[in-house]
Amino acid sequence: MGNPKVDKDIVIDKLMEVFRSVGYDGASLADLAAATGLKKASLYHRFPEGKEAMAHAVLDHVADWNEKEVVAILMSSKPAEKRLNTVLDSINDLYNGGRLACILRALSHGTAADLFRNEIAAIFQNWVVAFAHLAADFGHEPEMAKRLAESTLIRIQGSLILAQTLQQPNLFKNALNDIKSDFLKPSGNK
Amino acid sequence: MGNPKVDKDIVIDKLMEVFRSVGYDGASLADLAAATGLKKASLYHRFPEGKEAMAHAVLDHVADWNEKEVVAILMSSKPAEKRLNTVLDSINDLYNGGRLACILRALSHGTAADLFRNEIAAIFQNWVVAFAHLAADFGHEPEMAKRLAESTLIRIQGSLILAQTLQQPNLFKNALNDIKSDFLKPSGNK
DNA sequence: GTCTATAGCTAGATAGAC
DNA sequence: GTCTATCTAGCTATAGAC
Repeated sequence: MGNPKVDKDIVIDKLMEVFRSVGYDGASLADLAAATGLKKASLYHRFPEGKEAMAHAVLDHVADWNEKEVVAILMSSKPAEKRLNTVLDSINDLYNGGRLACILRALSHGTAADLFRNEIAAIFQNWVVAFAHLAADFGHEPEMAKRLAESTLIRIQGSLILAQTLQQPNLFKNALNDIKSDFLKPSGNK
Repeated sequence: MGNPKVDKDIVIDKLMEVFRSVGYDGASLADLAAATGLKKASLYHRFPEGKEAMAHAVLDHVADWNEKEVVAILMSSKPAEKRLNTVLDSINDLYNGGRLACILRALSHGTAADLFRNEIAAIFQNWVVAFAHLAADFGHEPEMAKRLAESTLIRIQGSLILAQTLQQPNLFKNALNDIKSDFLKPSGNK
């Protein structure tokens, strides 16, 4: 296939940056071209289906990251507490300590909502399954483990919104700590 | 001022519907005109500053609703538990049991992020103050009361995202229940 | 595979009749 | 205060040279 991956990952990374900061509808082809350093026509050469395909490529990349950095770790055989800490650290890095928006949320609105809902839902569901698995290893009952996993995603998404709107990144850090203590707690409440 | 409020509230309500379902960047003047039943030129007659002014009007309306239905109730002298239940019911209605997106979040992204951040942040902060007041009345220490109030907003925002993406409104209902038990709990954890 | 140039359209916003 | 008609700028997308 010639030399197909020269800087493909960099391009996807730059596309992601734009989508995540201004959303799908807010991202113009001119923005995307400027961010990648490519001209519009070159972007269309790589993504013949246009902007929609660019967002799909970004989501595929996110799904891969998710499998490697979250699901695989949470499902591994290391000690439960170590798994939790490793993943929460990754998540903290991913969002730069609460300063960066979530790409999944950015692609959940406006025109994008209908286009990408299924892909995004699949990623969320993988997180829930993986975190529920971890919660079970911490000794939580199945039903409670699932609630705890859902609550984890809820806290991450909600705290990112507040952290960015109020420009208080600590709200995100606090949420990560709350998540940790929820998992460590003996069970019986959420 | 003649007859200035013929259907002004209805217009604002329709504008809000559009912004909340497709976001600020996703909402075209054509969409807004169609939803209100007015032509574009008529919208500009009412909002000479254009789309931005329409969103500001919507936010003002939201701020008013917030003062009446949330802040005033939470600050009243009724029993704490009754105040909590009343407000959570209002919030549940507002979002139609988790089926509707939050207008504040819809206006927090893309181009809109910079335009409306201060107004939205002010509304969030009012919620935090009011819920912290309630938490104090439930016997929580000041520091914990504030954390609990922040956690309340986080749970609402986060659960709305998940509820809509996964199309499971129950995730929102569960979050409201979790909020309730957090307030009722003796304190010591969040 | 990248570029310049441009087509075709829709966006936000106005002019001016009624 | 509402309308039809229209302007200009920006949008997504394509053609075709290199």
